[in-house]
Amino acid sequence: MRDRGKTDLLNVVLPLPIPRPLTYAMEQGTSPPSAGCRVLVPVGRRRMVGVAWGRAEVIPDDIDLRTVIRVLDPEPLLPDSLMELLGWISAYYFYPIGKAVSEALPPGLLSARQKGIDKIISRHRQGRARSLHSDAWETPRSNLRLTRHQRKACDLVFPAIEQKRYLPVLLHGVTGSGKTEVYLRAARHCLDSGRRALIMVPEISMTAQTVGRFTSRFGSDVTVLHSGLTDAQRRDQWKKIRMGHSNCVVGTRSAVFAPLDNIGLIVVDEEHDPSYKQEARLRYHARDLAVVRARNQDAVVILGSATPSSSSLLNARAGRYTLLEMPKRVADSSLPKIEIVDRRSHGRRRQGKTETPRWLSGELGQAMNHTLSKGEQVLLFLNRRGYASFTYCMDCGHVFKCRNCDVSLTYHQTAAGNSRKESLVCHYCGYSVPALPVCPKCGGQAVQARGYGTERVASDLAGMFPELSIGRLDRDTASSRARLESLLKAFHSGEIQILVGTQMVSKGHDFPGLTLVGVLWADLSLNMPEFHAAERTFQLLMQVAGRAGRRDKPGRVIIQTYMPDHYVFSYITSQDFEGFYQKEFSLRNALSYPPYGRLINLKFSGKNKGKVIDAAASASSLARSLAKRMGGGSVEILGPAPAPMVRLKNRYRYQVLLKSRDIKALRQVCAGLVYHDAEFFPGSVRLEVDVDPLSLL
DNA sequence: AGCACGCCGACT
DNA sequence: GTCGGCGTGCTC
Repeated sequence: MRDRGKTDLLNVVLPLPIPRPLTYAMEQGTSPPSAGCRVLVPVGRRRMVGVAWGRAEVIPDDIDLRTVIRVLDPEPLLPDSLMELLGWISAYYFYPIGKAVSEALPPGLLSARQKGIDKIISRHRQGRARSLHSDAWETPRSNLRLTRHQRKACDLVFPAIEQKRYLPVLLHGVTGSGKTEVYLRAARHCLDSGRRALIMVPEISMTAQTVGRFTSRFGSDVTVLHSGLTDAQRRDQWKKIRMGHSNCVVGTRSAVFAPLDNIGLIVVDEEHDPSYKQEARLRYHARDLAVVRARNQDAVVILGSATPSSSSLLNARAGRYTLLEMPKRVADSSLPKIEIVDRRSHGRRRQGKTETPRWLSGELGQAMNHTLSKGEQVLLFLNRRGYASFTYCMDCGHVFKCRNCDVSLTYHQTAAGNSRKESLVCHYCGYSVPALPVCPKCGGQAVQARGYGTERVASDLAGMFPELSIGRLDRDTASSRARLESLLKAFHSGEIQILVGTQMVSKGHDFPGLTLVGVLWADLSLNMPEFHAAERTFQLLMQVAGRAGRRDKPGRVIIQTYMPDHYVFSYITSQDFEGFYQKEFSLRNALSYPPYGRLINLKFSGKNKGKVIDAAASASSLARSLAKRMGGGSVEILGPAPAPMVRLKNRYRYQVLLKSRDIKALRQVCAGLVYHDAEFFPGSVRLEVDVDPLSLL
């Protein structure tokens, strides 16, 4: 029997930027809900929906204990596995637990609007968990013969799933080696073993084929979480998964928060892809979280890639992951020929008016003519959108810059939609103004647009090849899924002869008629402010090269650069994966960069420049004294330094980078700063912590 | 995140 | 005099 005089205490996590749960009393005589149930509680002058996080033993000092108004879920909305993951995330990423919870849940589930809550509860009550095997016998099974390597992968993974063993696998498989079939078999085996599967892909629209194979093989047992869902649909899908009506989830990085319990398998396809890293708010890496979740759940996690990330590769070499190699089948091993074109002018003056545009070398131009004359297709890769990357006045020198950011505006001829509007657009905040031929400063008419992007290239191509059909694939043209798919289809069928695009063209899709790939300006990714810029470039180049010449036709890849002596190119031309990573590892090791050392980037921002600088400066001096005390000098503090783009969205940005090979010391220094932030800088300056940053922008 | 409190500028 | 700008601080 319950002690009548006593009230139970409940810790409640609220979607607020505070580090800990708040403690509430239960109404006398009512028992506290299970952890994971939502509760309605008073907070200050308002009511909020929070998540019960467990019972509290003691009442914190100096507070007026308040009482839970209502318990909103009869059963936990969040499964244990997700609660455990969120707790880990909060500690690892130095992120308030309540904000982490609201990042993980679909929008609306923590809204205090009465109506929304009732609706969810009533639906929730109707649900009844179904057997995992419900659909298993109705869905088609594949009869394809497996290759030796696929068989080996299955033989490794299947027993681990059955025995509920944590098994991290790095599946290094060249494009076309049949990784997806391994994922499918593993998922089938997982479901048949009565456990559930989570499949992660970098972008749904770019991996339509992979996703399609899952939906066709698993039927109604699969739930696809894609970006096109409305909030209501997202909640429905979430509920469907939570209620056990779907046992296989396919989705992008946020799918790592799928409310699955009893997970037996997690697949991270294209594990090296940077879109797994969220670069706002909670800066998590979904691939890393997948591994953590698999470890917590004693599950198998397969990280698949043709160009694995250096961190996964090192984990495999250190024995923390099992490495499985899947070389391409000998039958269609027609490696493309890769050539580098030096774009430096070596002091030579550009000839006056020429026929060839700036972005095109003679070598690539000739190769294009040759390829097109044979009726084959050309893909051009340029990692920059727009028509021209900056615009200035030749009379007074005025450069057109964003009013909110410290960047020049990009000139676009065709803004969103089909309209022929000319505009100047900020690629960082979206600010846009109509492009006028008059300088706003001096009134002169000598406004010039310089620097090229995909839009300019497509426009030049249309002039050069009036008889051909040119396609452009970038964020501006692939605004909707339908437009993207019709573009890809048109290129696949040969309706389009030349396709020019950004990174988007490097992913997925096999184009049978494509035999020439041109990389117009490889330096763009090579010169990013990232410690892994070379690795990223290598991966991108390998991927675009993989688009050229499959089947029976030999392919050719031409890479234009101003840095032909950079080591990445010598390994790319020989397609020497091993050699490149060996070189890359030795450089990273020498500088204590990841994956040998670890980084934490402290990003300070605010509207008042002076206050931001002061905050960053006092943080770095505090960090230095903490580092002396804790790491014995093993933690390096770099900065404060202005961020590569000092002002974005009207906020000044300065950063302090912490680097160390000693993770524990590194985290201690960071904790010392984060947990005492209020003591050394004002609230108008915001501190964002980026643990394991990829980009230092 | 809200929401209130409080401390300085331009108004009926 | 006070209306309101937003910088600052708190929420069990």
